[in-house]
Amino acid sequence: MKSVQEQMEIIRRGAVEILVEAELEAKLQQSVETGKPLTIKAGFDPTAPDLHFGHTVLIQKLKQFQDLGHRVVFLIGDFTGMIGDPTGKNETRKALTREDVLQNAETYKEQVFKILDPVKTVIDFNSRWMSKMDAAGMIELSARYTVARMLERDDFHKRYSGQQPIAIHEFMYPLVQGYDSVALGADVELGGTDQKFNLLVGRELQKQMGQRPQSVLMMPLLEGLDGVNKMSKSLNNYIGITDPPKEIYGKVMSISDELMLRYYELLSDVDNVRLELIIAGVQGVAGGTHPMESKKALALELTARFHGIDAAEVAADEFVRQFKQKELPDEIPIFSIMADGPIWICRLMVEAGMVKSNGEARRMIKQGAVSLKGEKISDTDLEVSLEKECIVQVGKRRFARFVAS
RNA sequence: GGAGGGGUUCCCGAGUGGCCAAAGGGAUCAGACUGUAAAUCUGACGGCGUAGCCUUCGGAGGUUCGAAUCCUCCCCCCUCCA
Repeated sequence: MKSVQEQMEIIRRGAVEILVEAELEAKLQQSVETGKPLTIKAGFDPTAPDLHFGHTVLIQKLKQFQDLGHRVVFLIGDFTGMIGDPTGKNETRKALTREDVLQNAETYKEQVFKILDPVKTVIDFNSRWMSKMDAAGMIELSARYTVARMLERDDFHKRYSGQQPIAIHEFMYPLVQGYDSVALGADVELGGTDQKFNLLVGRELQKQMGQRPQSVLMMPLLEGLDGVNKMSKSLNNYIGITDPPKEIYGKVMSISDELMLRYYELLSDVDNVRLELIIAGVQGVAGGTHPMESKKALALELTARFHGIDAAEVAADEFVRQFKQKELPDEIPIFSIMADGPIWICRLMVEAGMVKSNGEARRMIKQGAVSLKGEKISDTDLEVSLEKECIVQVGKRRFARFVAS
């Protein structure tokens, strides 16, 4: 087992805040001395998981704890899911059936076990203890926290002072999440920065029920491909963990150097020593790793994580051929065109969906972005005869192969 | 219920009767440069087989030779007061 200092160094990487660091160190110290691992908890929504890299930041941190020899509990909040975390969006969340929950749990496992060790990970459901709690238990639990403190939570506070309704049951969400920590005897709970309040309720409840309060570790929201906004589906700046290998590899290669460092910090298994070399490389310090090599390594690592090393290497080769040596990629979409004579080049491009309109096609040609059979073209009125197949390229990454039919 | 301010092309945002397919910025795309990036520079950015025509400025009508701009009604958003 690693020393407390070594462990802390790994744990601190990428974390926004740790409450309270000294406490956590003491726990680690004890763990080192007794050889008893700490229990690390992280809660997840039971709604249909369609994870992108942003979600894996937390899972990656769990992985680090796991590698350090601690006990990771992946808690699916199927009971809390019935409440719905009060976001103030006044959307009533529909209750999930037992089947839904189990099926989502399966999908979680499938995706999450690409990172976590399936053998070492404990998957639990908070309905296991919550569904057994009776009304008296609920009342007892709610007696542990005051309305005033509840209203400290930012969104509750805003809604209250803004005269927006807050249903009583919404107060149960933080309480139940906190109680989960009691039920699990959690030593550490991980969460996003937006979870701070809920995580702290866990500490409070544990303290009141005679447990040593959990340490709380908050991870940041991952920036999306644009490097500015948080990664999200709706902004279309995400890398999905079910994206095909080429896609993942290409997307990682397209990020800026700065963002690359962030992704290294939060997503990669690369250790802190190598990370320093990579940072040095980006800063242009002698002896650092060349940024391009670093980026390739990251793209390979992350692609391999979800598709295996073989598929990742194929994606890497393809990438080099297409962009560095400017060769054609292996797979080019093929379009068969009914043709009884020459066809206008712009029409071909539109047909293949390479451009949105004839006008755009003309523009691309004028800008020298279009090549036909490897030759740049400049004539917007060009007629192409499809006697043999011909390949059209627009810009760097749009290809189409046309065949007469 | 009362008073006021708005809705413009993907987004923000200028535009108060012709010079408006509509400034400027962002995003995007392309070209150059490079390390595949970033930054920078250049260009494009409603549609049409395109020096002309067609469709767009919340919606529907109207005034006018001519409307994003003026009038009428309607829809939606925001602010202040009660």
